[in-house]
Amino acid sequence: MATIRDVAREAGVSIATVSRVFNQSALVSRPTCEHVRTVAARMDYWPNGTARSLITNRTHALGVLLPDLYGEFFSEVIRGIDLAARRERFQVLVSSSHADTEALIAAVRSMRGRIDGLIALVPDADSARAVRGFVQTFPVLVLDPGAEINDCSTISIANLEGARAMVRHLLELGHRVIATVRGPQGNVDAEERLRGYRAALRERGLEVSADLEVAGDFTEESGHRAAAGILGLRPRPTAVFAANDCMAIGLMSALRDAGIRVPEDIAIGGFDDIAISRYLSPPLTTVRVDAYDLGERAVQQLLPHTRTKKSLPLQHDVLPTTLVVRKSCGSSRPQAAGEPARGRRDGAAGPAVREDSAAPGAGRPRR
Amino acid sequence: MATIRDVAREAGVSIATVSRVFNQSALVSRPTCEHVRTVAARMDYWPNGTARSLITNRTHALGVLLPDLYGEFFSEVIRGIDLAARRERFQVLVSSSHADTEALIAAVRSMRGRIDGLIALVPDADSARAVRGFVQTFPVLVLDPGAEINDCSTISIANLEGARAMVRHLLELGHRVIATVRGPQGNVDAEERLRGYRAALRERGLEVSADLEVAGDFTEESGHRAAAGILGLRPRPTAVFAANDCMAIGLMSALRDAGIRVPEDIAIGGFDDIAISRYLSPPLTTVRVDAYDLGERAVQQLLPHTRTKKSLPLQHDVLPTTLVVRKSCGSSRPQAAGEPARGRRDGAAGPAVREDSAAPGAGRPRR
DNA sequence: GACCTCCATGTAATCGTTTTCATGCGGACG
DNA sequence: CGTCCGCATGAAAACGATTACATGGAGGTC
Repeated sequence: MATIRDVAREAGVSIATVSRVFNQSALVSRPTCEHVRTVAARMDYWPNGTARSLITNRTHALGVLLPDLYGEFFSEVIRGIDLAARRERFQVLVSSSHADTEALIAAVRSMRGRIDGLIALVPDADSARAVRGFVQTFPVLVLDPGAEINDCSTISIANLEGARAMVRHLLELGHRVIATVRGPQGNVDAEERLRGYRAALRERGLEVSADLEVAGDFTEESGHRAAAGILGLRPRPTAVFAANDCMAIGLMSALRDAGIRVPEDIAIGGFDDIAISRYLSPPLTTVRVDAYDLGERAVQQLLPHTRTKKSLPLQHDVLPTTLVVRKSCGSSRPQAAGEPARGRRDGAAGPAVREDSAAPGAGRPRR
Repeated sequence: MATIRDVAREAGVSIATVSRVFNQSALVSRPTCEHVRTVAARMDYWPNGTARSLITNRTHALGVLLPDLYGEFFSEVIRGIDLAARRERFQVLVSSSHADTEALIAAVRSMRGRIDGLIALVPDADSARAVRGFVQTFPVLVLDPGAEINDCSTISIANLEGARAMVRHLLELGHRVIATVRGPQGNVDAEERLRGYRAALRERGLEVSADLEVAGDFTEESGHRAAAGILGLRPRPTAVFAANDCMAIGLMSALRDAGIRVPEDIAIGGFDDIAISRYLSPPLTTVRVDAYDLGERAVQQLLPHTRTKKSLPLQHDVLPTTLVVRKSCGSSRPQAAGEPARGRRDGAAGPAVREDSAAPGAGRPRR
């Protein structure tokens, strides 16, 4: 592996000159520049990134902390991050699946000195607290923090608003016994969605009952398992809000096996709007979360501050969610004129989107 | 940010001693060791990874090159890589979505000096050739190479064998007009699967016809679009082999809209066995590719050679694929006694798995 | 008591860059 | 012709660690 010294010797110049050539410095004459470039190319030389970072104190890399890489949501977030980072010539160091807070801290610590900034997606409060310990070290951006975080910038997801919009939609369709399949205990998305579910019931004067809140853990399998519990309830729910699409899929599969029709016998709503939701039978009514956008935004917000290595100016953004009406909740009357206003009242949940076909071209944008 | 020098001064020892403490050297006395550790902890000191790599010439990082992060397949591969790497305390530098070979080379080049080895998933032959230029720089492992590659180690996917097994299955069910939805042009998985499709037809003496090979690009949307073309064929196919599950999903959705029943009117087979395939209606008969395993194996094979920075001993492995029979191709007679032997004749495609329910617990293992 | 050994620790070279400051040279200007 | 300026280049000091080698003191052996 050729070093800068080898190139300098071979080209008959000093290492400073070679360095300048590779750093687009204006202070090197045309002929010298070209000569050095030729020699470097011949020797297959490229500046060593490690040495470069050591002296410049900039790594041109971003750390990304994820709870897991499983499922479409995280995979889309990281795709958004990767593409946005590449656009700015930044590299991405990922680290996922930390068994506990201890492991998570170890992961961040080992990134120290190798990254200029950190994007952390930490779906439980303990981990969020742990990550904040690094705000002095480099800029940190926390995505989807559960609790209020005041000492670093965040981008949250409008989970509560989205869930509330979904349940309001079910209420409008006339449902009065609405169950939910919960996400994992301690997961902040799951808890916010549950709160949204309850809020929608309460504002209609309906009672919130623990019986109607069936356990789940965001996997298809847990959705499948939840079916039995739901079918055993008396009175039997006429609608179910699954806290994510995967569980809705598992649930629908189990209901089909039990001979129960969706939406005729029971309405199903999901959350996330993963790519295949529109292609299910029936196409799933769900709440769209633009995971790609979340990742992209995170990079755009973090990157400008990586030069300074200071923490970001405090800023708390919210990623809106959108109700996407397809067929799994049955047909509703066409939207009344007054409804867009109600949609706006949802705040960050944004207006509802009505999608009646899975026609090509009508899909989620794929970037 | 405290450096080794700060700690040394504060603890009243030399930097060498501090270094030794953090490198588990046996050559430091118990009291000194503990004292240094205490001081370091108080100052929140941790060795700078960059400086460390520079002198040791080891980065403890693995590069991963992906065509894209879109979809479940890649996301599972990288999950396998990430977990296996973390187990060995390695970090993972990802880089995906390179517009062209030029961009890909730039990406690898910028990784040079920051990684101890590279795992490349390059689904077209040009890129594969480009990556091989780096074999002298660090160990390289190419996953799923299209063409024969002789100058670096590879792990291929038994695409051809899997596709052949699927089409053989359809033939055994009595189908004689079998269409396929192809993957993207130039994609090596797509091409191998097409070859497998053709091979199965030919070995039964059936003619291969371009009309039966409908265009697609691995997205749900293209599967949806393909429906029109397939329904227009005369004689109309009684079975379709979609080159991946996403397209099978789009296709099934379009067929349902057209009032065509699966599998009664038309049988559908997929490829990949993504998580939701078992929960579709009907559950999708497909070919399982264990993407997680692919990533894990890659790390296990590459890691032992990262110390030397030499290229790996040449080795060409094959990741087997498995036919998973569910319901989308209709019921077949129970497997005859002789069939396992036939299954074995498939070589790397492995034996068929019959799955009749989407019962919880019967799922793909989630690790 | 002299000598050797061994162990804990320190000194200093090194990794491959960037960057500050110094240098030398040619031309413009007075 | 002397002075000064500006520009291309070089020398050398960082950056923060690891590690080969030097050192010095304690303890054992003859």
